[in-house]
Amino acid sequence: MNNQDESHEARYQEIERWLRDLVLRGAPGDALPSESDLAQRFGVSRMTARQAMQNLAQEGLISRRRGAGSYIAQRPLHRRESTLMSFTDDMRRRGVVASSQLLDARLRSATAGEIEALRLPEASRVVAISRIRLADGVPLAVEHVALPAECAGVLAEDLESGSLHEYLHRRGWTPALARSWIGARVATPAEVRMLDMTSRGALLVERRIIYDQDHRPFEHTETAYVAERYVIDATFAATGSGTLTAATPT
Amino acid sequence: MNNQDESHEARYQEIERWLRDLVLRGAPGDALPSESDLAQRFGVSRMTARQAMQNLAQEGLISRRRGAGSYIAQRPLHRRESTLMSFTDDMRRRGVVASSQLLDARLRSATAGEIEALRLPEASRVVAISRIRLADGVPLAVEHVALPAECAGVLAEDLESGSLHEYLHRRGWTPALARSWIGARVATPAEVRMLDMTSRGALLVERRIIYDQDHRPFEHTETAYVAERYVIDATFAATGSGTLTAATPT
DNA sequence: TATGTGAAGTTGTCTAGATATCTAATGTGG
DNA sequence: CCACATTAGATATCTAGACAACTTCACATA
Repeated sequence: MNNQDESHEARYQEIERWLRDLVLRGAPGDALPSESDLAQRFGVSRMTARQAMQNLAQEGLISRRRGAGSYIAQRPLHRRESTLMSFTDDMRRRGVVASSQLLDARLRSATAGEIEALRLPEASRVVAISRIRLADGVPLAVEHVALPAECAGVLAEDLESGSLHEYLHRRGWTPALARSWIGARVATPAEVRMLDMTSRGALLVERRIIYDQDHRPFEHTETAYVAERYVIDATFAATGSGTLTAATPT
Repeated sequence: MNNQDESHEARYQEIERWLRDLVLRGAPGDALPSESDLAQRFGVSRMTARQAMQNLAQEGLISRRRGAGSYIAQRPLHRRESTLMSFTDDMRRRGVVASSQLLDARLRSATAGEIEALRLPEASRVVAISRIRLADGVPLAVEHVALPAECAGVLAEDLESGSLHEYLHRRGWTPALARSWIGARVATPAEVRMLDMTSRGALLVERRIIYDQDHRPFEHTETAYVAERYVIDATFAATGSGTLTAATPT
């Protein structure tokens, strides 16, 4: 009836923590207690124990098979590390020195796409920054960033060697979520020249919108990577729910 | 959870479908029925209605705020993030009909890349399948699949309209994890012809290795999408819901 | 030996409630 | 007009069950 102790933590969260520890200590494939087991052990109803397990399955930490039981996932995914990375962080992580070559940085009218992406009023102005991105001195991509006009202060910053995201973070804009679209196109002659390409090769284009904690967009970026010099690496769990029996008819 | 058994759909799935339609027709920010509303409307208990909403919230389609209600998400997100999806599922989610045109299907010697990807002994043979993938009848991509020779039985299957993954699942190969590399290149003249392109445009190339529960690779696929007709969506939480990193080819 | 049957155990789905906690809107007093 | 208390309504958590669907394994049978 009561049960909402002085403790601020929900019962299922307590069970979750307990299971996390079990996963950490155990080996992939090890069997976990059943829902009924957990319910009895913690003195809760099965539905409560179930919620704990489902949350972990959601995270990919455990795998559940109807009729068979719940097991430690083969490759427990630890979702702590941020996957949203700035170019500078990206390069640093790979042991490459990132630098930039500023092409343009000014306040200008927003394009229709930027207005929609950043949810700005009609005919707004944005801070537009265009840079060539280099890795160990080799041109890797051309990047076009658009920020709300409030960020105009960034124009006074060093955009060739400094990190744009570090400045934004200092100003209170912290990335919480990003949406990306990844596509490709053939380089224009101007891009071939800027990026030191040998011919009109392919560009890997990433269009990205970054949101803050309140789900407000504050950065729109289009980065066109030289495909021969850059590959995106992605690892996907089979199912978001962690249930390995999910249907994948092809 | 997701069984192909269309005869019996769970109640919460029915509610989910109904809500999906609502989201599709409504505008971002629009309020959705409350859990109690739904429960009454569909004649189910509140917990069942709740499950439907939670699933959609998980997908990022709706946003729920305790005390306030549930709303259509600002940007209904399409779930490609951190989810391994078959071509057919992918297309269905995008609302188009998927089909295939078989180019080749036979047993042949594995390439060096396939031997490494599938961890095969030297000079192994693989089942190689090449198909044109169509969306609503329009060529979208050319796909080259390589499977271990044990899967030779798949050659007897209907690869134009049948389900490769369904067959593999029956044979005990269930996808648990996938690694992808996403790059780009310019189409060859042969590809321009096969894919009904107007010129030598860009292709978005995804190379993918699928692993089973025991982390053994069992499928190597290279899919080259016509960039003008296909874009990859990705959403990343800063808390980390999927891993997407980039690498420069050496 | 091979096969099939059945029981036990597990997760999936669902019920019909309950209390707790939070949000947003309303109303009231200064 | 503003600040604060109230309140209706929403989600969050939880209960104590139920039956269905599925997996596994022991056991009996051909």
